Amino acid sequence: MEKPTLRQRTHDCNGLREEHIGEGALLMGWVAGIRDWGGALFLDLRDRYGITQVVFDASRDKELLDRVSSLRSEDVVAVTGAVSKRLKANDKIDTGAVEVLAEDLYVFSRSEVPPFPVRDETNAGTEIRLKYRYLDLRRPVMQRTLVTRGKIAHFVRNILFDESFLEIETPFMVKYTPGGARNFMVPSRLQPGMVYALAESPQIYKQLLMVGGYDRYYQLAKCFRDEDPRLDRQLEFTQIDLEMSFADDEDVMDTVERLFVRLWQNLGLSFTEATFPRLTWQEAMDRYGTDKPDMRFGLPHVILDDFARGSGIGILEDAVAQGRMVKGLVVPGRAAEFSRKILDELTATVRREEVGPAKGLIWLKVEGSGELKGPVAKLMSPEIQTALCDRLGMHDGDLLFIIADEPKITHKAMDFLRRDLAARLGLIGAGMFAPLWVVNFPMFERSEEGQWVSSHHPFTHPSPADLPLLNTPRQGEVKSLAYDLVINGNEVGGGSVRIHDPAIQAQVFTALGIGDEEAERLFGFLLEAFRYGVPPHAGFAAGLDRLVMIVTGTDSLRDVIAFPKTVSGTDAMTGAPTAPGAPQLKELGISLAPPQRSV
RNA sequence: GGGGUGGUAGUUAAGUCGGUUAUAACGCCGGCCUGUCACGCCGGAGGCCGCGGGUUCGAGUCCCGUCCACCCCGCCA
Repeated sequence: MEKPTLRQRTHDCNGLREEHIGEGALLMGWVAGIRDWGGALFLDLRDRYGITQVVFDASRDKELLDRVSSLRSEDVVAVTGAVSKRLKANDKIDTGAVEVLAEDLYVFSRSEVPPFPVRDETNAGTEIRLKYRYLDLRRPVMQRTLVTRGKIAHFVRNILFDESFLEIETPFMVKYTPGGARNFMVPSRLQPGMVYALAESPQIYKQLLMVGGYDRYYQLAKCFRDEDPRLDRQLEFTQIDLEMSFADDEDVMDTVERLFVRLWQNLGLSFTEATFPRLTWQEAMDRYGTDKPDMRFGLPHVILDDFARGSGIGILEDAVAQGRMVKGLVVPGRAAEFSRKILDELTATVRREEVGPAKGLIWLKVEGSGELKGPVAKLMSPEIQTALCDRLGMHDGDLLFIIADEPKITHKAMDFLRRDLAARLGLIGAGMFAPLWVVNFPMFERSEEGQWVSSHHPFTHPSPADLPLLNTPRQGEVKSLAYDLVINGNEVGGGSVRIHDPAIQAQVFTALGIGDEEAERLFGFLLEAFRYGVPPHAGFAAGLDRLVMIVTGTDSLRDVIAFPKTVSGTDAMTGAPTAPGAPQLKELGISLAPPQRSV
């Protein structure tokens, strides 16, 4: 047959159904598999839409059967034939009721033997998958993920367009500013010895767009941060970035909430709550030990400092006396499922470096009406035992865990314990999406050197009620008009009201130890812009990659990005980064340290 | 920057106390087979055991170094 083109293709590989029986079809795709029976041969033809079975029959065309028997996996072919009802349907594929009785075949290209099978069930390691990424991307599960990613991007654009947002691109190559994430640098040829930074976010540009009068801006913005990659972090990632003028925190949260509810609807999903619940940062820390709690299950923490004080348990009384924090967590009704072995395992877990490390884990089982069992129970009088049960509303069969440690460690270890227990007890239902706004974040935190630094960024508006505390000894108590959106324990995005009053901005810079001169040098252009009529504004940015992870239930960020980098920042397929040659360096006016590895 | 796990056939893994020809599954190649769909059956090929050094009569195995991948802490969203 002559080389066919797309115009002649009648269906994709998921297009044929019983209604097409008797019609002719011309399909194109990859050979996903061949089952050769000698007298007959079954060929699975695959494209990104699905799989269709093509049958070659010796009794119909022996010459064609001979030709097709030379085909191998991943060859690219076109096939013509008659759509026919299968003798026995295959309900695993959408086209399983029909097959194509082949009449002719055209081979577009041949494939070498692939290094791993192009199937969902591959157990190929990360390295080989990234090296042959184009084959990995051909796997249906990867294609489904990227299709979902494409849909999300499309829906977000549609929804924001409907809400009068305008998509505007901002530069990748920007002015280098210290602080926050480490920047990638791009040497300038035209300005020898000078560098651009790759934008870690469009933050300043989107605020300048507000000054420019574009009162509702958004962008699916690529961001670059030179920090160590993780399972859920890459050097390059994409943000759904937006900013609104004349808007306060409630306006932004309303808008973002509508965006997410509509996005979920478009994806055929739904949230556990019609309106997104809110917690203050302090409530989140007290009840869950983290600023991004997973709300798909309960098991809240209870602060037990007051109980610890008179508990009769020496280690708890000492802990409180030394300013440590005592937290409890009740597992209702399922104490019997926790053997001594499991409890010992949990104790070992909270002692691990990356979990706490907590000094220990106290557990108490409730038996009967208010009687406690456990290693420290005998230290508590019956009255205190009953009081504790009453206080926590515990009954027969409940299990209580207690950790007493430095506040930071108590929070961290109890957060881990809560999530571990939820998984252990099977409390997390499939297909659940539990949203949460966390609000009222601290404005500042202490750096390692003891300096005050912004929790969010220096343009975040302090809570108006806390303004008098700026540049006072109580500065650490200042909260900000910042908000984070959390879904299933993942920080999906965050934003804040921005400062548009130069006087407040000056106070915040002072609070951060940034002098007038330094502020002028770093952000002078922004401060100048604000002198020409700046609307009050506020915004939000969501991590698109993480959003796709949550929606598709993927556990690695690499699996929602077409061409991700390895954990050491290399591209396994292209070999980037590479060492430049001397002529390139000379042109750029820079010199480099010798590479630490061969390239 | 720190800690951990791993690297053996194309892929995924096993390999005991240091000992003869390094094993399996899938894939690949050849043969048989007309209703399979992870087809089946028979046969076969395929190895710098990551790399470099060391210990030893002898190293996939023990030691040192190094590179790569992955996971975690720091950092960061």
